[in-house]
Parts: sequence; C-alpha cells; structure tokens
Amino acid sequence: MNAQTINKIKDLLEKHGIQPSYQRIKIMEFLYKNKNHPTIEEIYNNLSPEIPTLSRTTVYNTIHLFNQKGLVSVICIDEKEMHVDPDVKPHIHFKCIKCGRIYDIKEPAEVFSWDSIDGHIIYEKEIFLKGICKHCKNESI
Amino acid sequence: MNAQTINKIKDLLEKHGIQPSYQRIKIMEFLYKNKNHPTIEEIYNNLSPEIPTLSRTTVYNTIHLFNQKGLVSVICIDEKEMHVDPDVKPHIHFKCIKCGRIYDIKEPAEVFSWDSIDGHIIYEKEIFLKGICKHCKNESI
DNA sequence: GTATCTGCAAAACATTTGCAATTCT
DNA sequence: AGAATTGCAAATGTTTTGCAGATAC
Repeated sequence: MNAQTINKIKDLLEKHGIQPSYQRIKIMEFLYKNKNHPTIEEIYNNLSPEIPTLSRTTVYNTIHLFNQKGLVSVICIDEKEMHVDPDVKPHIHFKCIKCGRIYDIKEPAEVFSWDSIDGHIIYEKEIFLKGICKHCKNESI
Repeated sequence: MNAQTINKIKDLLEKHGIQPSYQRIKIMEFLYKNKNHPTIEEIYNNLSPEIPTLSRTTVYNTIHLFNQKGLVSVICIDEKEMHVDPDVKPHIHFKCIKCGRIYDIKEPAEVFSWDSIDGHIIYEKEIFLKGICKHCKNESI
C-alpha cells in the first residue's frame, strides 16, 4: 500500500474532524478496498493479521465514529449483523437470500427525493430488496 | 372478545394449514387489534396476564410460523428487536427517531412493482424512512 | 397412541459498557 | 502532563436451541 493513499485517507479523516490514528486509517483503507458491505467481524478478521492487537471494540468505535461524521453508512438489512457501506449517497441495496451477497443498485427511486411524507420529516431513506441474484440464478440445479 | 372473532381467526389459521391452538389464536387476535408493529416482548407482555403460562419461546415460534405461512411480515427496521406487521401487502414504513413509533405509509412506490432488477430476481421489497413524526415535530421545545 | 405444540433453562451471538493501559500532542 | 484512543473483560439483550412435559387429534 502506497504512502499517497495513506495521505489521502489522513486528509479525509482530518477534514471530518477525526484524528487519523493507525487503526482508523487501516479501517478506512479496508473499506475503500472492500466495497462489499463488510460486517464488523469481516473487518476485524481481515485486519487482525496485520494489526495483531486490534480489538473488535475498536472496530465498533471507529465505525460508529465514521457513521456519526457521515463518512460511512451502517445498513441493517435483516439478519443480526450490521454491514458497513462507504457509499453514503442514497441507493438501493439488493441482498441475495442464497449467497448473502449485498449489491448496490444504481436505479433511481422517487423515494430518495422526498423530504417529508404525511407530515413526517424524513432524515433517512433505505430501500432493501431481497431475492436470488443473477449469479445464484444461473448456478441453480 | 366475541366468539365470532375467534371463529374468523380459527378459519384463517386453518386455511393456511396452521392448527388453531389457544396461544396461536390469542397472538393473532392481538396482532389484529394492535396494528402498531409490536415487538415480541410487547406481544408477550400484553398477553402474559391473560395467559400466565405463555413463554417468549412460544411467541417466537408462532410469529415465525405465521411469517412462513405468509400471515404476517417481520420487519427489522434498525435497532435490535424485530417488529411484527399483520399487513403483508408491500407498503412503506416510517420510524420516528424520537418516539420510536412506526407508521404505515400508503404512498405508492414504483419499486413495489418491480420483480427483477439488474438481472436479480426480487422476492421481497422494503422501504424504510426515518425522521421526526408529525406528533413529535409539534411537541418540540 | 402418536404427532404436535408448549415452555423452561441454557446457549449463542452481536453489540455495548467500564475501566485501565497505552499512545498521541 | 493532559487528552484522546485503544482494547480487554464483563455485561447486556435478543433470538435460538434442546429437551421434557402437556396437549390435541
């Protein structure tokens, strides 16, 4: 991994008022390299070999901080585990019920343009689709 | 509660291949009287006085069975607890981040008419909105 | 009389919390 | 030195599982 990437991430964090600690930089770097909506466990398992002292607590802390500062969004698409998405622009998520993969869908949805409905003020919008993805469809028996 | 209601629920359960046990009838009755997306805990707490032997396990078992048979849908709108919705027709949910209430939104969404996207087959569609509801908005300081 | 349903107790599991040790500036 | 960050260990809270007793057909 090159120094230029690290510096870009450092700048990004500082611009959002986040102290760029080693752990935070590595976690953000991992998110940008793995846009497959990893879970906390996946982030932890992947970075553990390189950062042997890393704890799950730090991953949780860091993701909460990133989420709070608007750097990532946390998606709770059923199941029990939360997934981390470095793309904070509103978009549709499709989850395959066979392989578990989560896909980003670029298709626009009018819901994303609403800022209120029935008198309620809208701050967050999520569209979750579930089914069989194009890969699993073709692998069927 | 009248015998007519019980019979309607019995018929409904039997029509879906579900043995109409006392617990199942009471849980379904509760769901039809309380359309506010109750949690397992709320169902359990409300029925416990009337059915002292009721266990959380039975509520879980029953809701999973109902869900499997298409009688209710289970919604996981962030947080940790699941909510039960006796309305299985696709519709938008709005959750107030202040009071926690979940509202059904009647507004149509084009997403609900899709049955595939980007080559993926869609079986389930969920739209979750979050913000401040019209009641909390007016109660603000 | 056999299959199904119920419910207790324990397990599983993701996430949070308290706090002490470490690391930055 | 002082403030922020890290990470261990324990707690929390929801859901699941194993199994024995009760109930229904």
